[in-house]
Amino acid sequence: MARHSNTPFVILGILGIAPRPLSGYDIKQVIDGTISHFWSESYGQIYPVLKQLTAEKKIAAHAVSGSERRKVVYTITARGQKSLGEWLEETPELSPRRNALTLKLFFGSQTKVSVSIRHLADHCERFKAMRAQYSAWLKATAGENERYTPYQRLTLMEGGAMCDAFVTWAETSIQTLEKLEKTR
Amino acid sequence: MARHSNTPFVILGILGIAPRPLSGYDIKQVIDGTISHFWSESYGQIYPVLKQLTAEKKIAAHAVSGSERRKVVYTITARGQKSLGEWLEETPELSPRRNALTLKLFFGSQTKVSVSIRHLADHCERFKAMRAQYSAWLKATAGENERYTPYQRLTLMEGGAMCDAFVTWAETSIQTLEKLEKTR
DNA sequence: CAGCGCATGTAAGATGTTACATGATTCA
DNA sequence: TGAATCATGTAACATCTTACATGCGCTG
Repeated sequence: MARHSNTPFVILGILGIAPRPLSGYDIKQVIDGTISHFWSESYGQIYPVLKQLTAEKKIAAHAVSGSERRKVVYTITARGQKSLGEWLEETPELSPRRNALTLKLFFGSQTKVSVSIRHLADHCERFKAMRAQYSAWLKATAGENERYTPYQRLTLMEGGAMCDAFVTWAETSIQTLEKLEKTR
Repeated sequence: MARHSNTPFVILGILGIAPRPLSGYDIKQVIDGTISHFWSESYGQIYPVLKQLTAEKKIAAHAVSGSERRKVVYTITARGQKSLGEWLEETPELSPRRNALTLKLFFGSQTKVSVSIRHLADHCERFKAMRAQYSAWLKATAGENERYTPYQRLTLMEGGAMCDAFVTWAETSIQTLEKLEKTR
């Protein structure tokens, strides 16, 4: 949980834009529902980090009282906003790519051509489905500038653009490999 | 080092296409020089896995004798080729995207617009440089079908296509944010 | 009353990087 | 002879996922 982990800042960022205090469970829901296309966190990360951020006074815990189930919700503090602001200013690292499809494709000469074609076609279908999802999200959030900031829409566009580029490349690659298969 | 790690197969794959036996050091060189754009491994991974693969008889160790420094080189065995073949046939997983730039951009409403623009411009430059590198590699490997398989060239094209798409998206996004900045 | 969603949490293990230790050889 | 490169390895640490344990409240 040292210098490198982005988990604390994901939590601070989500609490910063949330219209109401959120529980650990809520935060996980937001991550899975809204930013899952470029980020993920598990409960095994979230709950310990919530405790840590509370100890650092970057978030404040509020026990939900009344007849409800045991539940704690969190809000971001001024100190937390400062910490988040500093992190946002730091130049983000180039995300290391570790791509299982590309890896297998690279070693394609050591298996049948049809295997590589199958992997490409399979990934292609999945990226087309993802593309459709991005388009649907973009359509759904159009004009709703209060709930969805322009920044959030930019990340959706990035996802869409990457899907498109991948699909184009994959389809071309399949054709290249089909020609290769015939010349054998 | 269980079911999920791809490290053993990276090593098997590299030994499978290498024209000569390779040492752990050599393997690291190949990874850093040839597949670093979509995969990385550290010595802390490589040396233990080499021992493990030797124990499983998927690779064979050969002590380099003579007046040379202490050095062991490895070759892939029939068992190793079988293992690699099985892995290559398995459908690769969709690589999880964990993108620090997109993450910061998503929270852009919590900092100055200029900060997001700076991050985008910075990344844009880096991707342009990477694009130039891919183009140079593609030019250098053109026609050399013996040393560079068509598969290896496809992975370079993927890298180039992704860079292009990123740069296009980033430049558009910068313009969007500059307009946003003016209307404030 | 069964099952699902809400809610919190931990332990174990997988995976990986970084830093360090060690020493040979090569070349300027 | 000093620096760079070749070469092997490990210990410590950081990060993250998975599986499990627990239990409430609502709904069919």
